[in-house]
Amino acid sequence: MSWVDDEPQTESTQRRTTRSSLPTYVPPNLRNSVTGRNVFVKPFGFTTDSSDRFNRAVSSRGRGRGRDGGRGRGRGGGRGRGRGQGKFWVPSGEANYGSNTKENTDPFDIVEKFDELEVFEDTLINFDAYEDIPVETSGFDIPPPVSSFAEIDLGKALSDNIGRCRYVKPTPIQKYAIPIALAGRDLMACAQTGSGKTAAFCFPIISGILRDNTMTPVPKWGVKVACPRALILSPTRELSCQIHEEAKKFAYQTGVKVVVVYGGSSIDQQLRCLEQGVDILVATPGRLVDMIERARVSLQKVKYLALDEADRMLDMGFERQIRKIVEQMEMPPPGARQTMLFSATFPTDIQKLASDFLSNYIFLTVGRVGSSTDLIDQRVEFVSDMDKRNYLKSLLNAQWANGTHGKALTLVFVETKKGADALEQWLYKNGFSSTAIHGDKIQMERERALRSFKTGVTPILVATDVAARGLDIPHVAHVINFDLPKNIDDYVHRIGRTGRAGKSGLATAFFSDKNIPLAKALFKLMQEANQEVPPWLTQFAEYYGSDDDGGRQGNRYGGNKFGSHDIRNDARVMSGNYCYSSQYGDSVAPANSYVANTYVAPYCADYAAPASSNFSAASSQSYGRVHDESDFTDGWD
DNA sequence: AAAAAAG
Repeated sequence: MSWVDDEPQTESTQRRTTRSSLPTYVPPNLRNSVTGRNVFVKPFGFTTDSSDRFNRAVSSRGRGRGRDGGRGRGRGGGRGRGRGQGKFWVPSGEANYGSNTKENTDPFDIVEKFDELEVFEDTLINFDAYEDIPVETSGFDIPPPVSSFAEIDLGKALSDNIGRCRYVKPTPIQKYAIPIALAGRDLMACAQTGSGKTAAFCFPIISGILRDNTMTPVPKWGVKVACPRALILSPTRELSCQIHEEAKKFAYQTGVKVVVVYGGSSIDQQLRCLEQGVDILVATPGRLVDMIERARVSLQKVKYLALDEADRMLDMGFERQIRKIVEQMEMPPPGARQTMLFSATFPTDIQKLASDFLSNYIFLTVGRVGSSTDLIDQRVEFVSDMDKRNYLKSLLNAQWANGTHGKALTLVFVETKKGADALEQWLYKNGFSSTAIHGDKIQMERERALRSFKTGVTPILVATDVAARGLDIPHVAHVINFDLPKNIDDYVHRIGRTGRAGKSGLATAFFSDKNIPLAKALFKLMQEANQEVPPWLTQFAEYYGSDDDGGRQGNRYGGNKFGSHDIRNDARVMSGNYCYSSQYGDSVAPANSYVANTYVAPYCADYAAPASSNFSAASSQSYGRVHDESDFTDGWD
């Protein structure tokens, strides 16, 4: 039974069956306007009528007209502007900030556009999979968690959207992070991907912007500098796009404008989007710096800063860029802004760097149970580099023979961009329908590869680490680490591409002699996850493993039931009365908080047997309900 | 030594 079946009959569930009650999408140029058939545009720049934005959805529902009525009658108002950024319709410039009196006389056009949006159809999370997860917080005056969205005053507009997304109750990270963020506190949050992180920082940001009585800064003719009130940074273009899509759903009909900018695609188009006004800017670092240096974006109005995949953002290659943005470009200092860092892993050295950006922050870590790791069956095989291709071939053939090739997607990680291309070619020659994604491809190719993988056109995707983090691709049944990463954190992120949203997944690693430095960390991780560890790996771990370095550079190992722990607790530099730690217990955390999901897995011979249960059946251990496959699509982390 | 992110 699908969990939707016993979902309480809320307004949102009824809406699914009663099409006519679908709310109407109001494009930005019509927001804050009176509802109904005779839609008119209020002049931009007015500052009245903003006090109740927080508690009133900008609604124009109730027309109850058929959805097809407007076909073929579009005014062409969009004229393709801004379309490259996604499905959302971006209005033409003159309607937006021209004479301010222009009427949109054809609301049907809007209905038509709404059809294209499918805004709320694809945001589903298995909330029951997130029960009973151990959570740890530390810091001063920690706001208590909530157990339902109803307890939090997010405002009507946002609450409506939460309902539309069919978010029945908050995930653990949301239960804790949202009250903390609403209290205006800085936050360092550690949670697995797929646990609702995006919503956890988007809700407070949107709510905060709505509470702020001042209207969105008005774009005027000739004024080309955008002043977002919130900035969300992420390490890859695709991830930024995903956060953007997600944030738009939450900001729907609130009047809060979300814009994304990233490299590899037309900067002019993105600048035009910014000219329409922006409250929340989602960005990758490079393009953002570019725009700031061109004086098209200013960070001086930023009140909220969120870093997704924060550990990557503060990693070697990124740190300088991030520091530049956060410390040298008009950004209000810590304390004057609210800073939220999110990641699945938070190594010690990264926490030290991050504390520069934070002010009296609260550390929050959510255990791995129920998030995803316990749903992933991890296997590791010793394969020499020479044999990897043939090994992969037989693996894929076994999968094929097992009849699991249908919707089941296989994600193959390799070390290098060249390696990705080479392996894709080889797979193609061997009759496998595959595609590749890496940073040397042009953006269009990257997006096309991702799309053709997502849709199952090419059910095998060969990827570099560009696809390792944050990307939520539904139906990834198997992650193969053709080349293992150097760092165990990267391994955690990579296998997190499967086993998402309450489904089980399979992760196979090809371990060669080059990976011996990773042996100990991998061993520990698999042991914690109650995975079957092959004897040879145990041996490697014993003979070659050093004590402090668990495959992480420096002192990065936070090996407990949580992804990491607050370094302030072991720093001992805090004054005596500074009591950080406090444990919450919805449930008692078991000594080993991974749930067993183990198969003895000598390769191929019995490959098909466990695979059948892995590829199609969802593990229901420790969870109440299990989703239908169709229940899940693109939710973001 | 590699990947990502600016062009």
